[in-house]
Amino acid sequence: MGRSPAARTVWLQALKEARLARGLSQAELGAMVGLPQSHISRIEGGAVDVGISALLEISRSLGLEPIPVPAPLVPAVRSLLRAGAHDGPARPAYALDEDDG
Amino acid sequence: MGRSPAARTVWLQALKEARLARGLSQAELGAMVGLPQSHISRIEGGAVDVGISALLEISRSLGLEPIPVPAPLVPAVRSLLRAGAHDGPARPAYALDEDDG
DNA sequence: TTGTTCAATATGTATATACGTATGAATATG
DNA sequence: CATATTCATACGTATATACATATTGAACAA
Repeated sequence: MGRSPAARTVWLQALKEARLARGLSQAELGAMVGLPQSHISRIEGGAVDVGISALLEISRSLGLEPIPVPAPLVPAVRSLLRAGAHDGPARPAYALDEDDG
Repeated sequence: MGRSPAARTVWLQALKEARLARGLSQAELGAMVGLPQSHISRIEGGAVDVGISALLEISRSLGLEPIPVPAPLVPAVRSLLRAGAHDGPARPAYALDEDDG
């Protein structure tokens, strides 16, 4: 398989949570991106080292854009994400100054 | 091969630029992440649909952490990156854009 | 120019594995 | 019981990856 299973676990978990948050089944998500349900299952289960193209399509279908962040800026980006991390549908980006509970 | 070559082209190009910006050869980068130079070559050339684990290791070795960003927060993250991109390479790599047409 | 050497990148080929198809297990509902 | 829904797994095939070799390009000499 791949090289470092643990390294991608976080990412895969994020995808699974995003899918569930949208109330999608593996089959529905698969249909959206043109992948069989079985493959979604293996990807989420960490059973395969998924290719970047499938990963990008799945991520974007779930409203998650993978962005390469320079290491020194990672903490800043993470706190920005935490501040805007509400799992409702489409929180506008310009409402960032609002405080969350 | 994979599904949408153009969709990942931007990302691969970002990695290549990051590598060159650090003055690394394909062989040196390969040694850092435990991949043969030949594979780095095919990855950068878009000849293969690279697996997420290799992609993560390469990205991180180059000081780039791929983070899944919710779509509504993408503009905010991008501007944050732009603002903090003073010590990085001249033309920064984080210009992931749209899919192939 | 032609030839040589070195460094970086590309390519041929064999093998491990990701991916597609079909199926199975588990759960729910009538 | 049957049928539907959701997720997991076995098997065959396509391909990502590893190893070895070839090609490219720059620099230098005759």
